Amino acid sequence: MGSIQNAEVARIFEEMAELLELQGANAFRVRAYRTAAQRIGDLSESVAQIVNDPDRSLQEIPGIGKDLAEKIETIVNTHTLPQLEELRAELPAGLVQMLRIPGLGPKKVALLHKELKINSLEDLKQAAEQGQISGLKGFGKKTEQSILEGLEQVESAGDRAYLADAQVQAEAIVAALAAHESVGHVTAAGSLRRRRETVGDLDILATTSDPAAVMDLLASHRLVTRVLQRGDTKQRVRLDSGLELDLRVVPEESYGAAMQYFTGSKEHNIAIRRRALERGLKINEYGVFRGEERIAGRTEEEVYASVGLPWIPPELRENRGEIELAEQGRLPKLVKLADIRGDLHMHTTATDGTASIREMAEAARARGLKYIAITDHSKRVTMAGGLDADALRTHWKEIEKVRKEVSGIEILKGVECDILENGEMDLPDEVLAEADWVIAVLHYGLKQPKEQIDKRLLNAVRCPHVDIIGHPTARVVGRRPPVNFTPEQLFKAAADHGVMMEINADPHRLDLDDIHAAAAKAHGIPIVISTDAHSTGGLDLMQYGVYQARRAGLEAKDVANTRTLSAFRKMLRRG
DNA sequence: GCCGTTTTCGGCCCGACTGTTTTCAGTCG
Repeated sequence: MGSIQNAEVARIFEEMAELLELQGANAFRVRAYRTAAQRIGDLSESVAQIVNDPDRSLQEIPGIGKDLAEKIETIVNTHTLPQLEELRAELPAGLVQMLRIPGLGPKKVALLHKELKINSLEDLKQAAEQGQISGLKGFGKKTEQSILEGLEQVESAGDRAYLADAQVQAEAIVAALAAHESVGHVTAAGSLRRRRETVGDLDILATTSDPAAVMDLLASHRLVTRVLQRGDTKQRVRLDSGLELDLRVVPEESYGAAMQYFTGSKEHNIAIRRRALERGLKINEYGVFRGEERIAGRTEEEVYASVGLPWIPPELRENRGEIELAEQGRLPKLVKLADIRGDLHMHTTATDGTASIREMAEAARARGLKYIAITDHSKRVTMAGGLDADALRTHWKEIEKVRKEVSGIEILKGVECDILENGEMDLPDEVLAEADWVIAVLHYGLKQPKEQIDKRLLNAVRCPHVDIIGHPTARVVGRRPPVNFTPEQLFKAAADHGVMMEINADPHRLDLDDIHAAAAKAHGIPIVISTDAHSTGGLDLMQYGVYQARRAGLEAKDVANTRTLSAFRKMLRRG
């Protein structure tokens, strides 16, 4: 039996929270499970490892007390939790699905279950169509109608959007609202501002002397298909992409407090408000108050200062220790896009790219880069026309030719070499030895058991010609889970052998993720942020990799491709 | 269920909007 992943423990606790909530359990008890699920999900170290270490205690983790520590041990040892099994036996799985319908929370779902014996989305649909629901206490015709609409919505499930897609839509709407004469500030807040890899909905904040006019403007925007709610200060709309957007209107003097509030995360805000309470203050979206008196709120800096903290970058606001760092004056000086000097992962027409070596080099130079590596696929990737030893050597000769023709940018001869299913590299050592830069990657056999994945990654790290592991977990955001591997083992070996780790900037990959990248940094491993561009336009994805690095708390010094080429070369194991 | 230089008991972030209500509960973020 393999050791259990933190994500699985987190999922069990999250389900416990949902089921307890449906059962009408104490809300703070429910919150305790949610908090624990979040903390465990955020942990870079595996809980299984802590359980197995006699010198460690799970209760070191904030939000884990005696009871939850015992439950985690049970989960680690048996891969299940008796209390969860009991709850599942009492509450049909369909009830949890019903919670996804907007407007239905645990109380209403529990009532539907109790009064109408509704156990599934199908039951719910039938009951709503037959008009049984509007007869219930607390339910009316409108609720019944919105349930029917919600059912359709859930069926055509609009998942969370990729950050890059959400950002395009947010920018279009922000620009449209900013053009209104009454508008002072307008900004996107929420998970978009925190640069999470996916975004559930958009939060836009505006100051204006004429809220009604701005809401009218939003309602008429080409991307908006429907107004879902509208009050004096808040409007919720649905976009044609399926994303929903909240517009909040606040007075100018509350702008900073509102930005802080609506940027979140929820967990970060709860911690900040708790600090405020300790100081006899109250923080809400309108400002910081001592009794009736507003003492701050125009800027975010004021809000943080009121609780004795410096301004905290949005990417760090997840209550993962950033408040403690801020308190100690140890917040990282996060890496910026402008710090990036080189891009070390890209493809050309030699394999599955759409541009030539020369076009990629010139496009990179136009973006201010000083060096790039051309890293086409190795032969295992037949679909992309991967290169064998001969083809690769020919390709490298071509790179040498372009080097002489294009000035102002250095071009490294690289390769993205597959780590085969059996753990061998896809190209012979003597070929890899001729490269300037070798990225080793997993593309196939991603469902292999943990032991085999670990073996493949370790073999690659031990191969003397490998410089970096590319998109190390091979996950695709929201589509394909990460490979089952042992992060501590990989990072320790990489640190020992001088192998770097990639943050792949493709918005669908963003791999390493923030948690793993922070763990790699803790091992002292240099991180390289690369676009994996397959076209000249693909070079613009660098921003998303930088966002992910910032969420991991990385500074420019932690990111190897912020160095000059000569300084970067000195960091390579090949010297 | 967690947590604690005021506490081991009694707190736990806070407000807007909707629908169904005559003053509020539930949901959401």
